[in-house]
This record gives sequence, structure tokens and C-alpha cells, in this order.
Amino acid sequence: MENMDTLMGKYGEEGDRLIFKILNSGNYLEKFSLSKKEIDEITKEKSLANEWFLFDHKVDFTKHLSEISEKALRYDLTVPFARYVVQHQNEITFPFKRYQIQPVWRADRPQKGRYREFYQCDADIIGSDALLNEVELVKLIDDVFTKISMPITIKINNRKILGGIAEIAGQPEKITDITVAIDKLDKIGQEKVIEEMQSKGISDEAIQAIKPLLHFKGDFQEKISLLSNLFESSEIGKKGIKEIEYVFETLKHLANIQSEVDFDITLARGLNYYTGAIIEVKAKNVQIGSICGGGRYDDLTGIFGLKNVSGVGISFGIDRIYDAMNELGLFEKANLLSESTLVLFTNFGKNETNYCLPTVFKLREKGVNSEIYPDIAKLKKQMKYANDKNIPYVVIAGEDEMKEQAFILKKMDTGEQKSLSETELINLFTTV
RNA sequence: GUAGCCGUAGCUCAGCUGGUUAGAGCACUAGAUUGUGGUUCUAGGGGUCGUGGGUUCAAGUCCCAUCGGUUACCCCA
Repeated sequence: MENMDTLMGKYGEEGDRLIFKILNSGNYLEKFSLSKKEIDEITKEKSLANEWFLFDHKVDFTKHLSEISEKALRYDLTVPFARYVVQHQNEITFPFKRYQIQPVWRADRPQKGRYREFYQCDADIIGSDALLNEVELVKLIDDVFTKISMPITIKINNRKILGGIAEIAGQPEKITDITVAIDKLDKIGQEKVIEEMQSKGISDEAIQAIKPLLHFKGDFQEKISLLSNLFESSEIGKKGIKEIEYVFETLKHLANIQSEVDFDITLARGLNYYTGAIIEVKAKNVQIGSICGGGRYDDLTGIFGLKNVSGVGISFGIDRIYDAMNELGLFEKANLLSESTLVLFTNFGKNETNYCLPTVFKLREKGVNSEIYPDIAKLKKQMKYANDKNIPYVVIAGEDEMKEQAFILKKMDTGEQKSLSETELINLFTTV
């Protein structure tokens, strides 16, 4: 949980709306009052017939947020991390690296691949503006997805390039609108992108300047040279090109990257706080949103009172990665669904349980996953349980076996069974 | 915030232009197999048809409201 003002204004307009707000505790309407203007407006339409007019008339509480809510659930891990770094700046040695796995919340309508509560795993390096950190994080992404054998595309862009585009378009203040529109290119097509820009009040001259980018296809070098021509008069654009060139060259020649890495001019990302590299990862052959995202933020700690500390970080969307792995059948392929229990001891009654229990615990001490059926049930039911749970061995011990100080071990796949002493049984499982 | 689709057995669903006692598969229980699973066969239990109202001689079916789920837009992990 965070203070509301820690979170508000960091993620953009849409982000602010999606922050889970928490009502104040206790009599939370105590401090609440309508402004004179609001009362005038309401009473104009409706006479103040009774004291419940507040409830009769829809009041826009979103305009009174600060009066009724001062806490909110964390929207991501990056902003709270920046707050943490500022609070503990004297105890932290920079450059500071950390990872963190925790749930975050979005007040959104849940749907496929989109959750109200989900886990993120963040990895950040803060207190260094070296581009080497960008390279390290891309390498980290590549390592992770290579390890779980998930084919991905790592898309990389740079906010400075987007800034350059806005600059040469002559409307730097419209950078967000321009980039959000460009971001939709592969979804809605060139025509609609231009329409959207027009509707956001972007001038026709600006659109003409941007247009060459919209239907541009080419490899990395071709993209770079196109942008270089475009950015002759844009310092920020040039800087963006230099940055992305370094990152790509280093990745290409020194990092041994397995995944596809793509310089995507249309990649924008809605979060406001990014200032340099932006990264997004898409799973191949799975229809799900991005499964990992991140970028560089130069001013995030500045907002909380610690200037000139640049950071770069990425965030894995754990739940989506799990969904994608499921859909691709990666758990089966990696044999991650193998049986959890190796031996099941059947339960015939109290005496038999007392007879078996020490052996179960001895096996467990030796690291053999064993369990005893908790209820006195028909053998048929217990066998079915073992079968349904893919337990490969079942131990049966009733009165007869107790007399002989023996256990019957049944191998489920072949059905064969033999009588063993406790020592023989334990040895069988521990000397493999 | 906007729009579409769906709510019937524990689960997945069928149920036609309203018309007897609301069905199937899976799961569950029992038996064939009194201490032996996977296959098979037989029998059985289990339903306020999301909720509330309306139309009708008659509503799971039509209408309205409401709640829940889901999908898309937006945005993102």
C-alpha cells in the first residue's frame, strides 16, 4: 500500500484512473464538503428538498478524491521502488541493483491475460546512466526466456527518438499523443493512425513530417539512416539514435543473444516516466499482451526529492508468462508436472496406520516423497487415488503383513507386487 | 469509462417458433470384484433453470430490472 500522492501523476492520465484507491478509514466523509459552486449547480437543477440531496443527485466524487482517499494499492513496483530509494538514499550504495517479486493492482476490467491483481518481477539498476545497464537487462530477459524455452521478440525503442519525432513535427508538447497513435500502427493501420493524430489536434504539417515513418520497412541500419536524415535539426533525436546504436551494437557483437531483438520505432509505452530506452517483450505464437516491459527513467527519484539519479528497469509479468507457458505446453515439455508423491501407504485402520507411520517418516527423512492415505477407506478407493495422482508405488500392509513384519510393495504401472521388510523397502528407494 | 455475449446438476454443455415428470457427457456413490487402480458393464444420488418482477391458460424459453461471469475497445504485465 502506498500514499495516494506517491502514485498519482506518475503513470499518465489512464494510469491515474486505473490506480486502486482506498477509502479513508473511519468516518471518511467527515472532511468532505461540496464547494459553493457545486452546491449552486445542484440546487439550480433541483431544489434542496431534503438533506439527502447528496445521494439523490449524483456527485462526482472523483473531484473530491483527496478528501476521501489518501491511500492506494501499488500500481507497479518501479514507482514505489523510486520512493524507497529516495527514503533510504543514505544507506544505499549506488549503483544499486535489486529485484523484487510482489503483487500489483490495476482497477481495470479483468479479461483474458489481464488481471486486477497480478505479480510482477522487477529488476532495476539505479544510480547509473550507463547504457551498459540497458544491455545487461536485455541479456537478462534473453536468459530468462531462453531458460524456459519460450520464443520471444524483444522490442526496443528510445523515448528520445520519439521526442525527436515530435520535435521535427514541430509539436514537442504533443509527444504523448503522437507516440500513442504511432504505437497502434500495426493494430489499426496507417489511415487510422493519421485520423487519430488529427483528432488529437496534431497539425497537418506535423503529420506530413511523421508520415515517412509510418510506412517504413527496413532493417536496423536502414531505420537508423532514415532517422538520421530526419533528425538533422533535432538534438534530442540524434542523442536517441546514438543510444540505440550503442545498445544494438553491443547486444549484437558481445552478448550472444538467442531471442529476436527488434528496433521498433512505433513502440511507445504509455507510462510517463520513461525518458530513454523503452523495452517490451512479446511471446511468439501466443496471443497475449506484453509479458515484460521496461525502460529508463531519469527523473523518477527527482519527484521524491533526489535529483540526478537515473535508473533503468524491467518488469516481468509473472501471470502472463505462466499463461503463455501453459498455452505453449512448456510445463509438460519441461517435465514440470511429474508426480509429487513416490509412495502411497494405504490405510486399513488404526493399528495398521500405527504400523506404517514410522516407516513413512523414515522414508521422508531420506528424502523420499511418501504419504499415507489419511482416511480409513476401501482399498479400491485408495488405489484409485494413487492412480489418479500418478503415484508410481503403493505400499499395502494389513494384519497378515503386520504379523510377518512385512510390507507389500506394488508397482502401479506393471501391477507386480512383492513382500519386503522395512529395511528392504527403505533400501529400495534410497539406493537408486 | 464504452460496447457485445453468456448465467440450466459438482464440471462442460444441450433444451427448436413458450406446451406433460428439464436432459447428456464427465465427476461422484454402490455393485459385478467380502484386501488391489487404469478398461468395461449395471444401478443410484444430485437441479430455488443467477435473482426479482412482468406478459400468458401455460415461461428454462418472451419482456424489463438487477447481480455475477466473460470478450472487445481503451490501456497495459
